[in-house]
Amino acid sequence: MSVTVKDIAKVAGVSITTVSLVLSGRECRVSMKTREKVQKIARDLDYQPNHLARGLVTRRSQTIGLIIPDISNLFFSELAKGVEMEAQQNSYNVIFSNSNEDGTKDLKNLRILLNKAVDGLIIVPSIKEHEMNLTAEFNRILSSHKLPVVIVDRILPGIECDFVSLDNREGGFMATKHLLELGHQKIGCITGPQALMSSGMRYQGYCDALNLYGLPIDENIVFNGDYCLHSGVEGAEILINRNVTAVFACNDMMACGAYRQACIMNKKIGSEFSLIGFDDIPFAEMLEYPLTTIHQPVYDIGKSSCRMLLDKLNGTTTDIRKIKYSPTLVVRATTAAPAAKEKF
Amino acid sequence: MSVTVKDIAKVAGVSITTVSLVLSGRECRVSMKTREKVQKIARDLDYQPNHLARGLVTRRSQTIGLIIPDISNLFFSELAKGVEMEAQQNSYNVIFSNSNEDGTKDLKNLRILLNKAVDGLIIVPSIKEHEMNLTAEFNRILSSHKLPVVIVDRILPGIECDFVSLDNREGGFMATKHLLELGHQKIGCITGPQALMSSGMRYQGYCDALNLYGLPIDENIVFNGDYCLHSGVEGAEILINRNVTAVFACNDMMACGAYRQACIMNKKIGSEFSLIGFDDIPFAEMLEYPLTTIHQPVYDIGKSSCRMLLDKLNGTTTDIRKIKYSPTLVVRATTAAPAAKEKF
DNA sequence: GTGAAAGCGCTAACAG
DNA sequence: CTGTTAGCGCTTTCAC
Repeated sequence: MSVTVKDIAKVAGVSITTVSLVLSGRECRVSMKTREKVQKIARDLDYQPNHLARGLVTRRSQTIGLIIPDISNLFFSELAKGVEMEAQQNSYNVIFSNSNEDGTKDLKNLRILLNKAVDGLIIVPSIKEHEMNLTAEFNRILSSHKLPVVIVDRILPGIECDFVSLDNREGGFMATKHLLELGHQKIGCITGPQALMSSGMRYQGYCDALNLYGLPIDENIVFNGDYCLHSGVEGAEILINRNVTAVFACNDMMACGAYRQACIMNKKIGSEFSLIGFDDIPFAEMLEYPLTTIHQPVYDIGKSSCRMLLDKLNGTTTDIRKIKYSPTLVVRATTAAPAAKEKF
Repeated sequence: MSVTVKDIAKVAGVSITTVSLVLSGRECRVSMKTREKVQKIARDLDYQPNHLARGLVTRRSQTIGLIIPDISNLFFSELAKGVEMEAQQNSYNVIFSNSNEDGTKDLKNLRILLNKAVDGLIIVPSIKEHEMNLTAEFNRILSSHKLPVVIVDRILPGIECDFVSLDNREGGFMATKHLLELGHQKIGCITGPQALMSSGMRYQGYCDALNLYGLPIDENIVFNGDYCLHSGVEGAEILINRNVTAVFACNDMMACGAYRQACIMNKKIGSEFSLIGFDDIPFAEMLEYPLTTIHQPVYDIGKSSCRMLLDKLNGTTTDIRKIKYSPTLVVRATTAAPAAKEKF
C-alpha cells in the first residue's frame, strides 16, 4: 500500500489538513517552515497523491476523453497525438475510445467516459447526419452533464459547443487555383463520395476557383470517385481520354491511382499531365515524382482542440468558438505548366 | 448532480447496500423482487455509477494504461487499436501516453498512470537498452506496485513480466526462403540500422535461410541501410550492379526505394528483379506492382497484449508468459522466378 | 497558522 | 434476504 496524506501528517506531526494544503500547492496559510517540512517528508516517502480520491471530492479527474472513429486511421492518430501532447503538457491524461464509425458506440463511449468523470471531451462523431435519434440522445446526455466538449472535423447538428475543422472548400480552391496559375485550362476533378461533407466541400472549392478564372464547370471532366485507389485509376483513364491537362483528385489515395493510370497511358507526370491530391499522406512523398498536394495541419488541429478544451476547464473563456483551419499547398513534382498546345 | 445509490435506495425504500449489491451485478443474496424493483428505478432515474468512488474502495479503476513511443506511427496506432478494442469488449478503458522515444518520459508517464490507479499497464518502452539507470528506476517503480504489466515489441532488460513481440528472425527467414524457393541464388539484403534489435533479427533470418540452402553469406551483396527510403535507393543501385536477381529489404520503406531504383535502372520488377519487403505498410499495395512483403499481425499483437493483461487482472493466470508472433508472407507482384541465365 | 470533522459515492464486512 | 457501519484518500468548511 502506498503512502497517504495521513502517513505524512503522522510523521510530520501536523494535521492532515495542513499536509493537504501544502501538497495541493495552494499558496496561502501554512508557514514556510511547516510547508518545507511537509514537502521534504513527502519527497522522502515518495508520496504520490491518489487521483481517484482527489477526483471524488474535487470532481476533477485531470482526464479528458477522446472519442474517435478509428485510431489506426492516420488522420485520427495524428489528431490524437496532438491532443495528447497538449494534454500532457498541462498535466492532463487522455482516455481514448474507438467507435468504429458506429454511431451507437459513440453513445456508449460517451456514457462510460462521463461515468469515469472525465473533465471534458473531444469528439470526432461517428454518428451520421441522418441518424436523428442518435444525435438527439447524444445531445441530451451532453447537455445534462454541463462538461465542456469540443467537436472536431465532423458536424453534429444541433449541438452548441466548440468546433474545430479544416476548411476543405478553401483546400479545393487552393488546389485548383494552383493548377490554373500554372496555365491549365482543362482541369479534371475526381471527387470523393457524394455523401461526405469534406468531399463536397473540396469539390465546391474546385468550382470556386474555376469561376474565379471565368471558366465553366464541365461535368464531362468531373468524375465521381469514392476516395479509394481504384476510382483514381478509373477517373484518370476517362479524364485523360477527354484531354484534360491536369487533374485535381480529392484525396491522395485517388491521386495515387490517377498517377498510376497516367503512367500506364504513357503520360509524363508533370510535364504532360499535372496532378494534385489532398491530405498529404506520408506516401505522397514517396512516389517517384513526389505528389503535389494539399496538406492538412492535423496535429495542430488536435493540439488546438485540446487547447480550447483546457481553456474552458481553466475558466479562461466560456465563449463557444468555431475554428476553421486552412490547409496549405505543398508543391512537389506532379504539377507543372502544361505543354504548349501548338507543339502538336 | 447525478443520481447516486443513495437516491435509489430512498426511492426504492431499501438500504444502500441492497442497491449496491444489485447494481454491481453480484448474483447472490437479495430477492428477485427487490432486485427488479431496484433495477427498474435505476433505469428510470438513469443511474450511472461513479467509477471514481467505486475505484476508491475496490482499488480497481477498470482502466489500463498504454505507454507508447508515438501514436502517430502506424505500427503503434494499429497496436493501440487492438489494445483498445479488446479492452472495450471487456469494459475497460485505456489511457494512453506518448513518450516520444524519450526514456525519461516513460518514467514520468509511468508514475502518473500509477497515480491514476490504472489496473494494469501495456508498455512499448522508449528507454534504450544502454540507459541503465532509467531501466533500473523503471524496474523499481514497477515492482513497488505489484500491478500487472505487459511489455510489447521492445526488450527492457531485467524486467520480469509478460512480453509480446514479433518473430523478426522468422520473418527474415520467410522472406529469404520465398526468394530461394522461386529459384533465386544471388539474393541481396538491405538491412535496417545496426543498433535496432528488430533489424538485426531480420538479417539473421536472411542468413538462416541462405544457410539452410547451403549458400554462403556474401557481404558484398549485403547493404547496411537505415530503414529510410533513400537507403533503399542506394542499396538497390549497388546490389543490382553486383548482379543480384532478388533483394530482401528489411522494411517496406526501403523496399519502395529499391523499387524505384530498379525502375530507373530499367529492370522489370518481378520478372527481371524480385523484391520483397517487411512490415506490409498500406502503401505496399498501392504500387503499380504491389509489393510482396512480410506482414506483421500488429492488431493481433495489440489485442493479445491486452488479453494477457486482462487474464492477469481476472486472476485467470499468474504465469509470466512470453509470446512471439509469427509474421506471414504476403505474395504480391514484385517476386517471381528469375529469368533463366542461359537466356544471355 | 493550524486542526477537527464532515463527506465525495461507493463497497464490504458484519450483524440481524 | 436485508440493513448498519465503517471506511477508501482526499479536500474543504468552520472553528480555534
